[in-house]
Amino acid sequence: MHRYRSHTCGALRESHEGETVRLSGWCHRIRDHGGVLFIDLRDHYGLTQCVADPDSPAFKLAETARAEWVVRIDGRVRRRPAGTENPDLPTGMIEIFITDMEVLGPAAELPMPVFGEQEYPEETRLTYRFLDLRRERLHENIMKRGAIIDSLRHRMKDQGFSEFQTPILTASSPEGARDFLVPSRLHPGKFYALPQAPQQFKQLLMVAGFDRYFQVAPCFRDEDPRADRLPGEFYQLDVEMSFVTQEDVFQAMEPVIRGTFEEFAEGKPVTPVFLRIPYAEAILKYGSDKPDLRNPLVISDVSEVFGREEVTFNAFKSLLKTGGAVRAIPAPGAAAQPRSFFDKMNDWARGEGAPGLGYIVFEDAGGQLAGRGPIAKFVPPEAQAEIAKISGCKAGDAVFFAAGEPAKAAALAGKARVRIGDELGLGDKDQFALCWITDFPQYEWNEDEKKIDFSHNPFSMPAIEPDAFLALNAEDRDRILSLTAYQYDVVCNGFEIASGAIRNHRPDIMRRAFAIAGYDERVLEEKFGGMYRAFHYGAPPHGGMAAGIDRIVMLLCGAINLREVTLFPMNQRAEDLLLGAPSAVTPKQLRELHIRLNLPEK
RNA sequence: GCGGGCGUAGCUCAGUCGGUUAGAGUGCCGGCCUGUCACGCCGGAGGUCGCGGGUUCGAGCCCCGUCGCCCGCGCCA
Repeated sequence: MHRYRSHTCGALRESHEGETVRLSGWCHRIRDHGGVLFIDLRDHYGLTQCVADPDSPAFKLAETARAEWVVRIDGRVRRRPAGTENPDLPTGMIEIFITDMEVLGPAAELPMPVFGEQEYPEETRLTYRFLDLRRERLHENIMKRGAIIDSLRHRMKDQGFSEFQTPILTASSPEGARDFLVPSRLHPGKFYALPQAPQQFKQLLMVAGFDRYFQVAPCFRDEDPRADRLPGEFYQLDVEMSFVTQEDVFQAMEPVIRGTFEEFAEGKPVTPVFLRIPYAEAILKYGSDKPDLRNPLVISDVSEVFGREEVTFNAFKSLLKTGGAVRAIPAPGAAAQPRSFFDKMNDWARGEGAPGLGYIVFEDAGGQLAGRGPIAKFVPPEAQAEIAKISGCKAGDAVFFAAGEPAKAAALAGKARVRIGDELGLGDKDQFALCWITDFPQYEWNEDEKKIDFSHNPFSMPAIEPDAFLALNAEDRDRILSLTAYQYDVVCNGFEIASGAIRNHRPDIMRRAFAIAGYDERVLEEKFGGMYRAFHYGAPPHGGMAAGIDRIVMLLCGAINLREVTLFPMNQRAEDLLLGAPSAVTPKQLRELHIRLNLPEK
């Protein structure tokens, strides 16, 4: 007999009846009936009911067992008495009659029980993460996470991708998020940085003549967290390929992502062919570059109608004169909603910083549409009909208006779209609605500094003929700001789950691209010298993307928080409450690094 | 850095208009219980109402400050 176990706690069935077995595990739940004692013994694999009564030599000891003690139990497998089987358990037809028991690891009183589904404070859960992780839900999520990563790896390898390992100690990069810094002992005053992503390495791999790279890569960013953004570190499925167009990347990655979702969706529908939505269209129709396509509502632009002479709603008219826009969000069937519904929407919009949220309710008046509501009287019937047509409304529907400077109107309309969809219960939430967002702008106007900035990755290839791009000057501002890049995202249910680009591999275009954003070649050489140099010695056209593994797992686990799918997450202040990071270090450690602390005054 | 919500027993929470000794469930401890699987029944212990100050005859409750947690904004090429 093995020292600890002959079977796991999920293994035994009726076919084992009569066998003498040894199990080890945690006392999940103990039910003491005086003359008969039940211990549900739990391990990674399952749960087995163990029984003792006064006939058992281990009865006295078994009575002292408490929740979460780790024990070894010897006993006989026997069929449960008729009527006491538990069909909810895979082992529910049998039980172990305890003949011997050994306490391997007693447990103190628990700060949080493992049993049950009760909510516990984040702080307690993180401090006692090892207990939290014993709980069924979290245990399942973590195992599912591993299975999803396995699946992603297999799918990538099946397509001829190879996994590479890139450095964790690297150079600080000037653009993007704040780096985590690691002081160099050998080079006093200098620092390594943890990679925000293996971006430059994977591009260098392509220049180095490898192809079809992927990596399940840890990424580090010293930025404040959100519920969908872990503090400090997270994982990406990082991908890069040579001699590819944007279409090739889509063809390679869409099956990987779709296949993985289908495999783990537990029957929920997954978009069969990802919709491809240009960025500008996404902003117009959904008010967001990460639209939740489970919501069927589509925003439309009705600026033209409100600009007409016979339409006299002056609040919108004056906005339009200063370059504003009016966006319409349909609310199907909302005519049946009470007045309070519309008031509530209006209050909500005020909370969002908007002056309000105008609306028109469409009713049927003898075959004609008749609008009612506070602003309907400023909009003549023909204009109302036009708005209904543009926004896809019919009698019984309502339409809300978000007005303002175009970006703000779009953002407000986008939030209203989500809110109306939720309030009216539109769309099937039990699905995974995936799409590509394409044609992101290459540049954007920085109003604070009155200059042109890169909109995304400065290494993305602008979607324009190289010669035409090289001919651009800073004076061609409108032209430059309307340029798109071969830059794309994958979005699922309103979450950005991947982002990528065809890279700019030509030094001449790179120089021009940086020049437009106000950086001369020196900056390029100082900040991205390694890669810039590499591109002078035969760089293949290449592109790729990176998918947020944590977010994908979160979606597939139905979790609303990344901490539900991460083994040892840090709290909102980027502290590891279990191991105590970050921590002070010894004076000796600091001396070796030639670092003296200069702490803020309290 | 800013804004919002929360903070009462180990845990989840209730606590009325500011009024007597701050409650329930669960967990814990003890007793009873031979078929439970959220076992049941009886009893018990357990409280700096986050902390500090203020108003009041009287504060868990009102006011000010502060700390902590969560959510959001800024930030995240």
